[in-house]
Amino acid sequence: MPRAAIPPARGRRRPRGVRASMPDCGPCGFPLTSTEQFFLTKDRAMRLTRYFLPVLKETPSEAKIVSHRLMLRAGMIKQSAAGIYSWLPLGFKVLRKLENIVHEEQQRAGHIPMLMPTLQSADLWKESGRYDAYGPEMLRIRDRHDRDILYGPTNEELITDIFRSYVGSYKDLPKTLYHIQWKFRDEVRPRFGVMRGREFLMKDGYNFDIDREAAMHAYNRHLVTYLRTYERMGLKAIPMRADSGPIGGEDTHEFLVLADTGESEVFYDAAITDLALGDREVDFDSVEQCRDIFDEFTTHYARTDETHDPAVFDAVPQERRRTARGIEVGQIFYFGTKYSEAMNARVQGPDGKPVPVHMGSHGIGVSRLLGAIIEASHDDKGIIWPEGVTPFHVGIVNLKQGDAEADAACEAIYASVTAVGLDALYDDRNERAGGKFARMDLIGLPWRITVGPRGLANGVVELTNRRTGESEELPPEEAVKKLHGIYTGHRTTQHVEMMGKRAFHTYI
RNA sequence: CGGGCUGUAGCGCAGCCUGGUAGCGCACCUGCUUCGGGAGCAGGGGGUCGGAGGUUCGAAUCCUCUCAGCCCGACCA
Repeated sequence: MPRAAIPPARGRRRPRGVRASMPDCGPCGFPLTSTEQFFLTKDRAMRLTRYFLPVLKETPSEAKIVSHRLMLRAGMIKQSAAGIYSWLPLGFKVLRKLENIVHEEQQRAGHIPMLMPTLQSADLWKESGRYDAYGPEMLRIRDRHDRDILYGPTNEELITDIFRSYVGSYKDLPKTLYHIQWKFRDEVRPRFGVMRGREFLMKDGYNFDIDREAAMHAYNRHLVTYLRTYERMGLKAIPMRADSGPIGGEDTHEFLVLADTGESEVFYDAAITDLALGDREVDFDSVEQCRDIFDEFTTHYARTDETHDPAVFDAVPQERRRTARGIEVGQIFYFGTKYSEAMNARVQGPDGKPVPVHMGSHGIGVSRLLGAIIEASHDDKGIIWPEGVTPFHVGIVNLKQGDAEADAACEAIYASVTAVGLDALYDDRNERAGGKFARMDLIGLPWRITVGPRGLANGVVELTNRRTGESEELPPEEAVKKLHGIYTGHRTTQHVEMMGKRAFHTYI
């Protein structure tokens, strides 16, 4: 198998403190986790004869909604217990892609990645008062010493404890810490596959600020990062005023993806769906700019059924009023001093007096996003991945496996696609064309290169768009070039130095 | 947590009422033919019927208990 030759990224700056020998992610320049290194040092492109892609022709009877059905059929997940899933290679690949987008967009805004455990001591939850308040959704476990522990449904207590252990001065603010970790909520009735599992992967972030005004900047900043994140995933997610629920708090917005199978009824002004961030430069340190974007995206009426106000909605011009269903894929909260008071997380202000920090928390349902993306992007043949999240950038279909010319052409295309830094899935099985097409359509790769003796006789292969079904015949090298161009826009993350103007050091 | 339902081969299902040690389609393996949208023929492998107990000469089928999963509702990212 040819090694992936990843061309060196041009014109980017290596972050300070990162040695030349340290592997980085190329386009964005960040040091990589071991998992990310693994993905880059191994071939990410794949031959189907060597892959593990257990697709199903028939739908398992338990799957009721389209994303669940397609994820099972495309061999992405396997249920292990109610609401708990194994992520098979294809599903895992997409999950990692989503995670990476979330990481990039959080770090772009100066938010700091870390990792907290899945299991937590009940003590902290007793301190905040939520051990009793949370109810049976929290999975409670007892260890061999009869100590109460729990599988974390969220991390406010843990992060507040970490913060109060090390931070004592207003000079160390603001800070936003986040992690992407598995959570567990013991839903009475898990359903819809990963859309409402009991175990789920979630990005949750927590901001610590000196006062309400500073915390509101963090709130707005998160809204901007979330908009960017969803946009990169090919989603139109609308921020909607929402209820704060068990997290508690004063301000909160949910982000909803419009889909017929959504769990919430939503009401909005159609003007909001025209809004996009696009290529806009955003200075995340700019209070004004973040607030302007916040205003831009939250001024139009957009609410879930929980906060819907028919009187206000009626003020929207009739022709722009929309009622639809939506899938919640994220939520941001400002909750002030709720946890810092309960858990005594204070810093000294300039006047030497201790004040409780103002906090907010911000979540993105990473695993649930797979379901949401599929709900929003599929047809009767299968999934249609947006370019930004697709598990492989292109599928190569060899129509006549064993034909010397077709085999050689496919190998050459496979190698050159890989050489420009894209992942190809090459269907090199000795199967009939129909079966290969059906499988490619099912797993939803946005582009397909079809190679057969008929086209090769004229020196061309076929490049097909999964979404539109449109095909064009091109010489193989032109097809690869075109693909490279298509994906350039999805691979141009620029490095932004984390918390450029501030540093935080402590010694214990 | 209330109401309804289902567990038989990897997936989809039949058999259960009227007990006699398991069947179909897809998938899988072999061979031949086929080969640009899930091919055809022939041959073949795989399950002891969610689990435990009971009734019976005999249980996938009847009875009891139990586990798991699904659907509707309430709840929820």
